[in-house]
Amino acid sequence: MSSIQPAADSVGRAWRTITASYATAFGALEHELGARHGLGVSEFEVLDRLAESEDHKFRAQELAEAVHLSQSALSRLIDRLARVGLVERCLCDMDRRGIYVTLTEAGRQRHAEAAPTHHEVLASVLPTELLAPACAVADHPV
Amino acid sequence: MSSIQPAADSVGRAWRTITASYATAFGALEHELGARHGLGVSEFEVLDRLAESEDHKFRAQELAEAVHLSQSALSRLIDRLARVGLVERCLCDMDRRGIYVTLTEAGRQRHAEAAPTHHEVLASVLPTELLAPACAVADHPV
DNA sequence: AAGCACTAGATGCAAGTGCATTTAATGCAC
DNA sequence: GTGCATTAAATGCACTTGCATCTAGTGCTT
Repeated sequence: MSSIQPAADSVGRAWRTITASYATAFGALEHELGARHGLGVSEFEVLDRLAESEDHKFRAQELAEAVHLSQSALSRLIDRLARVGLVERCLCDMDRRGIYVTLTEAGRQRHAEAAPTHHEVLASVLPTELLAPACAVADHPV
Repeated sequence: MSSIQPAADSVGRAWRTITASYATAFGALEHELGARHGLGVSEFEVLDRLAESEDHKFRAQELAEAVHLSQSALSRLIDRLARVGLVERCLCDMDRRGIYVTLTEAGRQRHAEAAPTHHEVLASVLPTELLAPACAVADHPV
Protein backbone atom coordinates (compact mmCIF):
# COMPACT_ATOMS: atom_id res chain seq x y z
CA MET A 1 0.00 0.00 0.00
CA SER A 2 2.76 2.30 1.01
CA SER A 3 4.83 3.37 -1.92
CA ILE A 4 2.67 3.03 -4.99
CA GLN A 5 2.96 6.12 -7.15
CA PRO A 6 0.64 7.26 -9.89
CA ALA A 7 2.18 7.34 -13.33
CA ALA A 8 2.92 10.74 -14.71
CA ASP A 9 0.67 10.93 -17.74
CA SER A 10 -3.05 10.32 -18.10
CA VAL A 11 -2.60 7.19 -20.18
CA GLY A 12 -0.25 5.72 -17.62
CA ARG A 13 -2.54 6.71 -14.79
CA ALA A 14 -5.54 5.16 -16.49
CA TRP A 15 -3.63 1.95 -17.06
CA ARG A 16 -2.60 1.74 -13.44
CA THR A 17 -6.15 2.35 -12.33
CA ILE A 18 -7.32 -0.43 -14.60
CA THR A 19 -4.67 -2.92 -13.56
CA ALA A 20 -5.17 -2.16 -9.89
CA SER A 21 -8.93 -2.46 -10.12
CA TYR A 22 -8.66 -5.57 -12.19
CA ALA A 23 -6.22 -7.24 -9.84
CA THR A 24 -8.23 -6.38 -6.76
CA ALA A 25 -11.57 -7.35 -8.22
CA PHE A 26 -10.25 -10.49 -9.86
CA GLY A 27 -8.60 -11.62 -6.67
CA ALA A 28 -11.68 -10.97 -4.58
CA LEU A 29 -13.93 -12.72 -7.10
CA GLU A 30 -11.60 -15.69 -7.37
CA HIS A 31 -11.58 -16.03 -3.61
CA GLU A 32 -15.27 -15.57 -2.94
CA LEU A 33 -16.63 -17.45 -5.93
CA GLY A 34 -14.21 -20.25 -5.17
CA ALA A 35 -14.95 -20.44 -1.47
CA ARG A 36 -18.72 -20.07 -1.66
CA HIS A 37 -19.58 -21.72 -4.95
CA GLY A 38 -16.62 -23.73 -6.14
CA LEU A 39 -16.22 -21.60 -9.24
CA GLY A 40 -13.32 -19.73 -10.78
CA VAL A 41 -13.76 -16.33 -12.36
CA SER A 42 -13.63 -17.62 -15.93
CA GLU A 43 -16.02 -20.42 -15.04
CA PHE A 44 -18.51 -17.93 -13.71
CA GLU A 45 -18.13 -15.64 -16.69
CA VAL A 46 -19.02 -18.49 -19.02
CA LEU A 47 -22.04 -19.49 -16.97
CA ASP A 48 -23.03 -15.84 -16.87
CA ARG A 49 -22.94 -15.47 -20.62
CA LEU A 50 -24.89 -18.66 -21.11
CA ALA A 51 -27.46 -17.68 -18.50
CA GLU A 52 -28.18 -14.35 -20.08
CA SER A 53 -28.36 -15.78 -23.58
CA GLU A 54 -31.78 -16.15 -25.11
CA ASP A 55 -31.67 -19.91 -25.57
CA HIS A 56 -28.80 -20.65 -23.17
CA LYS A 57 -26.77 -21.79 -26.09
CA PHE A 58 -23.50 -20.51 -27.44
CA ARG A 59 -20.93 -21.46 -30.01
CA ALA A 60 -17.55 -22.16 -28.44
CA GLN A 61 -15.92 -19.49 -30.50
CA GLU A 62 -18.38 -16.82 -29.42
CA LEU A 63 -17.88 -17.75 -25.80
CA ALA A 64 -14.12 -17.46 -26.13
CA GLU A 65 -14.51 -14.00 -27.52
CA ALA A 66 -17.03 -12.97 -24.89
CA VAL A 67 -14.87 -14.00 -21.94
CA HIS A 68 -11.57 -12.94 -23.52
CA LEU A 69 -9.95 -16.34 -23.60
CA SER A 70 -8.07 -18.13 -26.34
CA GLN A 71 -9.85 -20.83 -28.23
CA SER A 72 -7.77 -23.51 -26.55
CA ALA A 73 -8.26 -22.15 -23.06
CA LEU A 74 -11.97 -22.06 -23.61
CA SER A 75 -12.01 -25.61 -24.91
CA ARG A 76 -10.46 -26.83 -21.68
CA LEU A 77 -12.67 -24.59 -19.59
CA ILE A 78 -15.69 -26.23 -21.18
CA ASP A 79 -14.08 -29.57 -20.34
CA ARG A 80 -13.94 -28.62 -16.68
CA LEU A 81 -17.48 -27.30 -16.59
CA ALA A 82 -18.83 -30.29 -18.47
CA ARG A 83 -16.96 -32.71 -16.21
CA VAL A 84 -18.91 -31.40 -13.23
CA GLY A 85 -22.16 -31.26 -15.14
CA LEU A 86 -22.72 -27.52 -15.37
CA VAL A 87 -22.68 -27.33 -19.14
CA GLU A 88 -23.02 -29.72 -22.04
CA ARG A 89 -21.43 -29.91 -25.44
CA CYS A 90 -24.07 -30.37 -28.10
CA LEU A 91 -22.87 -30.84 -31.62
CA CYS A 92 -25.04 -28.84 -33.88
CA ASP A 93 -26.45 -30.36 -37.00
CA MET A 94 -25.90 -27.20 -38.97
CA ASP A 95 -22.13 -27.47 -38.90
CA ARG A 96 -20.76 -30.67 -37.52
CA ARG A 97 -17.31 -29.19 -36.94
CA GLY A 98 -18.72 -26.86 -34.30
CA ILE A 99 -20.42 -27.36 -30.98
CA TYR A 100 -23.02 -25.58 -28.97
CA VAL A 101 -22.33 -25.16 -25.31
CA THR A 102 -25.53 -25.29 -23.30
CA LEU A 103 -26.32 -24.69 -19.68
CA THR A 104 -27.63 -27.68 -17.78
CA GLU A 105 -30.24 -27.28 -15.08
CA ALA A 106 -27.46 -27.66 -12.50
CA GLY A 107 -25.50 -24.99 -14.30
CA ARG A 108 -28.43 -22.62 -14.35
CA GLN A 109 -28.91 -23.18 -10.66
CA ARG A 110 -25.25 -22.72 -9.78
CA HIS A 111 -25.17 -19.50 -11.71
CA ALA A 112 -28.26 -18.26 -9.89
CA GLU A 113 -26.54 -18.97 -6.58
CA ALA A 114 -23.26 -17.35 -7.56
CA ALA A 115 -24.57 -14.25 -9.32
CA PRO A 116 -25.42 -12.34 -6.13
CA THR A 117 -21.94 -13.05 -4.76
CA HIS A 118 -20.43 -11.83 -7.99
CA HIS A 119 -22.42 -8.62 -7.86
CA GLU A 120 -21.80 -8.05 -4.18
CA VAL A 121 -18.05 -8.51 -4.45
CA LEU A 122 -17.74 -6.18 -7.41
CA ALA A 123 -19.90 -3.53 -5.77
CA SER A 124 -17.68 -3.60 -2.72
CA VAL A 125 -14.31 -3.44 -4.44
CA LEU A 126 -14.73 -1.46 -7.65
CA PRO A 127 -13.72 2.18 -7.23
CA THR A 128 -16.61 4.57 -7.66
CA GLU A 129 -14.77 6.42 -10.40
CA LEU A 130 -15.09 3.28 -12.52
CA LEU A 131 -18.64 2.52 -11.48
CA ALA A 132 -19.95 5.72 -13.00
CA PRO A 133 -17.87 5.72 -16.16
CA ALA A 134 -19.81 8.15 -18.24
CA CYS A 135 -21.96 8.61 -15.22
CA ALA A 136 -24.86 10.23 -16.91
CA VAL A 137 -25.38 7.22 -19.11
CA ALA A 138 -26.14 5.17 -16.05
CA ASP A 139 -29.59 6.42 -15.30
CA HIS A 140 -31.05 7.35 -18.60
CA PRO A 141 -34.78 6.94 -18.62
CA VAL A 142 -35.19 4.25 -21.21
CA MET B 1 -17.33 -8.78 -31.73
CA SER B 2 -20.75 -9.69 -32.87
CA SER B 3 -22.89 -10.90 -30.00
CA ILE B 4 -21.39 -9.39 -26.87
CA GLN B 5 -24.07 -7.93 -24.68
CA PRO B 6 -23.65 -5.42 -21.89
CA ALA B 7 -24.55 -6.65 -18.42
CA ALA B 8 -27.78 -5.35 -17.03
CA ASP B 9 -26.62 -3.41 -13.99
CA SER B 10 -24.01 -0.69 -13.64
CA VAL B 11 -21.65 -2.85 -11.60
CA GLY B 12 -21.79 -5.59 -14.18
CA ARG B 13 -21.33 -3.10 -16.97
CA ALA B 14 -18.34 -1.54 -15.27
CA TRP B 15 -16.76 -4.95 -14.77
CA ARG B 16 -17.21 -5.87 -18.40
CA THR B 17 -15.70 -2.59 -19.47
CA ILE B 18 -12.73 -3.24 -17.22
CA THR B 19 -12.19 -6.82 -18.31
CA ALA B 20 -12.57 -5.93 -21.97
CA SER B 21 -10.16 -3.01 -21.72
CA TYR B 22 -7.74 -5.02 -19.69
CA ALA B 23 -7.78 -7.96 -22.07
CA THR B 24 -7.38 -5.78 -25.13
CA ALA B 25 -4.65 -3.60 -23.67
CA PHE B 26 -2.81 -6.49 -22.07
CA GLY B 27 -2.86 -8.47 -25.28
CA ALA B 28 -1.66 -5.53 -27.35
CA LEU B 29 1.09 -4.72 -24.85
CA GLU B 30 2.21 -8.32 -24.63
CA HIS B 31 2.43 -8.50 -28.39
CA GLU B 32 4.15 -5.19 -29.06
CA LEU B 33 6.51 -5.19 -26.08
CA GLY B 34 7.42 -8.77 -26.89
CA ALA B 35 7.96 -8.21 -30.59
CA ARG B 36 9.79 -4.89 -30.38
CA HIS B 37 11.67 -5.18 -27.10
CA GLY B 38 11.65 -8.78 -25.95
CA LEU B 39 9.71 -7.92 -22.83
CA GLY B 40 6.53 -9.26 -21.28
CA VAL B 41 4.00 -6.98 -19.65
CA SER B 42 5.03 -7.86 -16.09
CA GLU B 43 8.68 -7.48 -17.02
CA PHE B 44 8.04 -4.00 -18.30
CA GLU B 45 5.97 -3.04 -15.28
CA VAL B 46 8.85 -3.95 -13.00
CA LEU B 47 11.37 -2.00 -15.04
CA ASP B 48 8.92 0.89 -15.11
CA ARG B 49 8.61 1.00 -11.34
CA LEU B 50 12.33 0.77 -10.89
CA ALA B 51 12.97 3.48 -13.48
CA GLU B 52 10.65 5.94 -11.84
CA SER B 53 11.98 5.23 -8.38
CA GLU B 54 14.24 7.83 -6.84
CA ASP B 55 17.29 5.59 -6.42
CA HIS B 56 16.24 2.84 -8.87
CA LYS B 57 16.06 0.48 -5.96
CA PHE B 58 13.14 -1.51 -4.60
CA ARG B 59 12.49 -4.17 -2.04
CA ALA B 60 11.12 -7.32 -3.64
CA GLN B 61 8.00 -7.17 -1.55
CA GLU B 62 7.20 -3.62 -2.57
CA LEU B 63 7.65 -4.53 -6.21
CA ALA B 64 5.29 -7.47 -5.89
CA GLU B 65 2.65 -5.20 -4.46
CA ALA B 66 3.22 -2.52 -7.07
CA VAL B 67 2.81 -4.85 -10.03
CA HIS B 68 0.09 -6.98 -8.46
CA LEU B 69 1.99 -10.25 -8.44
CA SER B 70 2.39 -12.84 -5.73
CA GLN B 71 5.65 -12.92 -3.87
CA SER B 72 6.67 -16.13 -5.58
CA ALA B 73 5.78 -14.92 -9.05
CA LEU B 74 7.82 -11.80 -8.47
CA SER B 75 10.78 -13.79 -7.24
CA ARG B 76 10.87 -15.73 -10.49
CA LEU B 77 10.28 -12.63 -12.53
CA ILE B 78 13.36 -11.08 -10.95
CA ASP B 79 15.17 -14.30 -11.84
CA ARG B 80 14.28 -13.86 -15.47
CA LEU B 81 15.21 -10.19 -15.55
CA ALA B 82 18.45 -10.80 -13.71
CA ARG B 83 19.37 -13.67 -15.99
CA VAL B 84 19.35 -11.31 -18.96
CA GLY B 85 21.11 -8.57 -17.04
CA LEU B 86 18.34 -5.99 -16.78
CA VAL B 87 18.22 -5.95 -12.99
CA GLU B 88 20.41 -7.06 -10.12
CA ARG B 89 19.71 -8.50 -6.73
CA CYS B 90 21.62 -6.61 -4.05
CA LEU B 91 21.36 -7.92 -0.58
CA CYS B 92 20.95 -5.00 1.71
CA ASP B 93 23.03 -4.68 4.83
CA MET B 94 20.12 -3.36 6.84
CA ASP B 95 18.21 -6.63 6.77
CA ARG B 96 20.05 -9.55 5.34
CA ARG B 97 16.89 -11.56 4.76
CA GLY B 98 15.74 -9.07 2.18
CA ILE B 99 17.07 -7.91 -1.15
CA TYR B 100 17.06 -4.75 -3.13
CA VAL B 101 16.28 -5.05 -6.78
CA THR B 102 18.19 -2.50 -8.80
CA LEU B 103 18.09 -1.45 -12.40
CA THR B 104 21.28 -2.06 -14.35
CA GLU B 105 22.41 0.32 -17.05
CA ALA B 106 21.11 -2.16 -19.62
CA GLY B 107 17.81 -2.27 -17.78
CA ARG B 108 17.54 1.49 -17.70
CA GLN B 109 18.22 1.58 -21.41
CA ARG B 110 15.78 -1.16 -22.28
CA HIS B 111 13.11 0.61 -20.31
CA ALA B 112 13.81 3.86 -22.10
CA GLU B 113 13.38 2.08 -25.42
CA ALA B 114 10.21 0.30 -24.43
CA ALA B 115 8.41 3.11 -22.62
CA PRO B 116 7.29 4.94 -25.78
CA THR B 117 5.88 1.69 -27.16
CA HIS B 118 4.05 1.12 -23.92
CA HIS B 119 2.54 4.57 -24.00
CA GLU B 120 1.70 4.42 -27.67
CA VAL B 121 -0.06 1.08 -27.43
CA LEU B 122 -2.13 2.12 -24.43
CA ALA B 123 -3.08 5.42 -26.01
CA SER B 124 -4.30 3.60 -29.07
CA VAL B 125 -6.36 0.91 -27.36
CA LEU B 126 -7.72 2.33 -24.13
CA PRO B 127 -11.29 3.56 -24.50
CA THR B 128 -11.63 7.30 -24.04
CA GLU B 129 -14.17 6.79 -21.28
CA LEU B 130 -11.39 5.32 -19.16
CA LEU B 131 -8.80 7.86 -20.18
CA ALA B 132 -10.71 10.77 -18.71
CA PRO B 133 -11.32 9.39 -15.24
CA ALA B 134 -13.66 11.71 -13.34
CA CYS B 135 -14.66 14.17 -15.98
CA ALA B 136 -15.93 11.49 -18.29
CA VAL B 137 -19.41 12.92 -18.21
CA ALA B 138 -18.49 13.96 -21.70
CA ASP B 139 -20.52 12.66 -24.57
CA HIS B 140 -23.51 10.40 -24.31
CA PRO B 141 -23.79 7.41 -26.56
CA VAL B 142 -27.03 7.62 -28.45
C1' DA C 1 23.12 -15.05 25.54
C1' DA C 2 19.24 -18.64 24.41
C1' DG C 3 14.88 -19.54 22.74
C1' DC C 4 11.07 -18.48 19.97
C1' DA C 5 7.72 -16.23 17.07
C1' DC C 6 7.94 -13.62 12.93
C1' DT C 7 9.37 -11.83 8.41
C1' DA C 8 11.86 -11.85 3.56
C1' DG C 9 12.56 -14.29 -0.03
C1' DA C 10 13.41 -18.93 -2.66
C1' DT C 11 11.53 -23.27 -4.31
C1' DG C 12 8.43 -27.67 -5.25
C1' DC C 13 4.34 -28.37 -7.29
C1' DA C 14 -0.15 -28.17 -9.55
C1' DA C 15 -3.21 -25.50 -12.36
C1' DG C 16 -4.59 -22.40 -16.21
C1' DT C 17 -3.19 -20.10 -20.37
C1' DG C 18 -1.53 -19.22 -25.23
C1' DC C 19 0.80 -20.86 -29.39
C1' DA C 20 1.35 -24.27 -32.68
C1' DT C 21 -0.36 -28.28 -34.53
C1' DT C 22 -3.71 -31.83 -35.48
C1' DT C 23 -8.24 -33.75 -36.68
C1' DA C 24 -12.53 -33.36 -38.75
C1' DA C 25 -16.06 -31.07 -41.48
C1' DT C 26 -17.34 -27.50 -44.92
C1' DG C 27 -17.78 -25.55 -49.38
C1' DC C 28 -15.86 -23.82 -53.48
C1' DA C 29 -13.51 -24.77 -58.02
C1' DC C 30 -12.96 -27.73 -61.61
C1' DG D 1 -17.66 -36.26 -57.71
C1' DT D 2 -12.53 -35.08 -56.56
C1' DG D 3 -9.31 -32.08 -54.70
C1' DC D 4 -8.00 -28.23 -51.99
C1' DA D 5 -8.13 -24.17 -49.13
C1' DT D 6 -10.65 -22.88 -45.00
C1' DT D 7 -12.80 -23.17 -40.53
C1' DA D 8 -14.18 -25.27 -35.68
C1' DA D 9 -12.57 -27.34 -32.05
C1' DA D 10 -9.23 -30.62 -29.58
C1' DT D 11 -4.55 -31.53 -28.04
C1' DG D 12 0.80 -31.37 -27.11
C1' DC D 13 3.76 -28.40 -25.07
C1' DA D 14 6.09 -24.66 -22.71
C1' DC D 15 5.52 -20.86 -19.67
C1' DT D 16 3.68 -18.04 -15.88
C1' DT D 17 1.21 -17.92 -11.87
C1' DG D 18 -0.32 -18.85 -6.91
C1' DC D 19 -0.26 -21.79 -2.82
C1' DA D 20 2.27 -24.19 0.41
C1' DT D 21 6.54 -24.98 2.21
C1' DC D 22 11.37 -24.29 3.28
C1' DT D 23 15.49 -21.62 4.56
C1' DA D 24 17.65 -17.89 6.63
C1' DG D 25 17.83 -13.70 9.31
C1' DT D 26 15.59 -10.58 12.81
C1' DG D 27 14.36 -9.02 17.23
C1' DC D 28 11.69 -9.51 21.38
C1' DT D 29 11.41 -11.94 25.89
C1' DT D 30 13.45 -13.86 29.53
